Amino acid sequence: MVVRAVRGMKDILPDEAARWQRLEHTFRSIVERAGYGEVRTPHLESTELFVREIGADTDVVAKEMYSFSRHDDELTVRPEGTAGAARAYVQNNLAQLEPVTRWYYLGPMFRAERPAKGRFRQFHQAGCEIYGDAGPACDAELIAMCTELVMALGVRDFVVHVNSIGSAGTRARYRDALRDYFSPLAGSLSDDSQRRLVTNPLRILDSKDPRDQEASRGAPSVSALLDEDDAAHLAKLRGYLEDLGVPYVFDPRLVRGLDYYTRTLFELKITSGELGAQDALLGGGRYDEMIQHLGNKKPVPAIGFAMGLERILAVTPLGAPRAGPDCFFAPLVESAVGRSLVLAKSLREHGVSCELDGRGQSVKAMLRRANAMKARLVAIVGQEELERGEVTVKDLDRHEQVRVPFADLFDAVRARLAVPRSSSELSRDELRVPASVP
RNA sequence: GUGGUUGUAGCUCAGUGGUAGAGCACUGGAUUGUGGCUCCAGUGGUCGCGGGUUCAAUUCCCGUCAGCCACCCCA
Repeated sequence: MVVRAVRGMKDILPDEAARWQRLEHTFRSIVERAGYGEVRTPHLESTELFVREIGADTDVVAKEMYSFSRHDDELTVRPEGTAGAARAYVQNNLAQLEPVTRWYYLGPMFRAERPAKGRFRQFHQAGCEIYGDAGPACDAELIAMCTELVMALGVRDFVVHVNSIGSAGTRARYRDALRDYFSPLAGSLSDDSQRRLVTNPLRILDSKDPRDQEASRGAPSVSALLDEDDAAHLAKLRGYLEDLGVPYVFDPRLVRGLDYYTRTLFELKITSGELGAQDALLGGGRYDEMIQHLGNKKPVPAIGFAMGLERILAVTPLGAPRAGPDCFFAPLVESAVGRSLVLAKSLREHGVSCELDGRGQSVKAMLRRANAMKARLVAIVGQEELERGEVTVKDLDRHEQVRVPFADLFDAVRARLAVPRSSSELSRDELRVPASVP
């Protein structure tokens, strides 16, 4: 093997792609039902977009972006979806067209991190954004929809963490407060956190190092520093979540790695341990200042989330390998191949999925293959059938076969397909898919 | 980026300083045109790659690449 896929990126073969399709279909149907329309933005953006909106000091921008120069352009393959969608919102003047915009997106993202369990260099996110509604009702609605999504995908062991980080002013005050609190304790912090004390003291709260956790015990809570409006927003959000019956924990230590967040932050974490250290299935928050920061004439509040599809697929029972064809054509002699091609084409035009093996194998080999690919029926055309203008239709589930004239093939196939498979033929995976999955 | 760990058949893995094996999968046969079970046989490997030690390296040593895991951070 001379050329391999690059590190941290992988091929998704058809059986696995079938699981992706089900996941994507479930996601689309749930978010479209809630009023979101799909937006497709370029995978390549100006490097400046991410540097300005995500923040030059964040890990994502400082060390994880795939960036390059092309002539006079500085370009970056998108590491996340929110910045590009917001850029598209501003560039296309959406604020002038409608008061509230609900978008969703789905696709690959790229970060040059060291791969680990649940972490890849090309990974996929599906996310939603709401522009133009500053109220806590849409925060609650969005969070509720996130739980609905993962429930529909069969995930049960999760907990929703919610926090508020306040507006930009609050965050600055909180940062100072944390510096004041941790500075005298600096000697007992981990090396990483001593560095964080300078760069981003909020992150110390989130550290897994026991020394940092011990030191964080008495740290000031952001709640005390929230201004009146921030606090009211949070209180209303919590009230709505209770009205909706969405279980969540208020987690004042929840911090997210992107600079653009304001007020509401949330994260949905898996609790089963299946994802190792990468327990965040989905994360999001409000970013009320980004749209104006991008140059929009007027400020537009916004909120959104992104879900990691690889991580969902790692914990969802969504099994369902690719279905086999309705009818497998087995021409037994070369002179029957042409006729089989014509019959198969005709069945397909009537909506019957067909596969044809023209390699000239033995009947046994063809039946074995039809069985292995879980075909329901086999249409056999051998010398005898050809001479009489007939085709043998064998039902692999019921061990029965009939011989019919060419012209009657569709009726015979339709009649057979109308009879359900015997229940023992249903795969366990299909039975495990939750009822809410389409 | 740091640390740990593993690379032998398509997959899961044995194994030995004297150039390799099992199970599953695949192909064929037992059944002159009938699958799933069973039995038999066969195809398939530069033992990740490069260098070193040695009469001889898949085995020992070094490097490198890749996978996995943890840290940092995140989906």
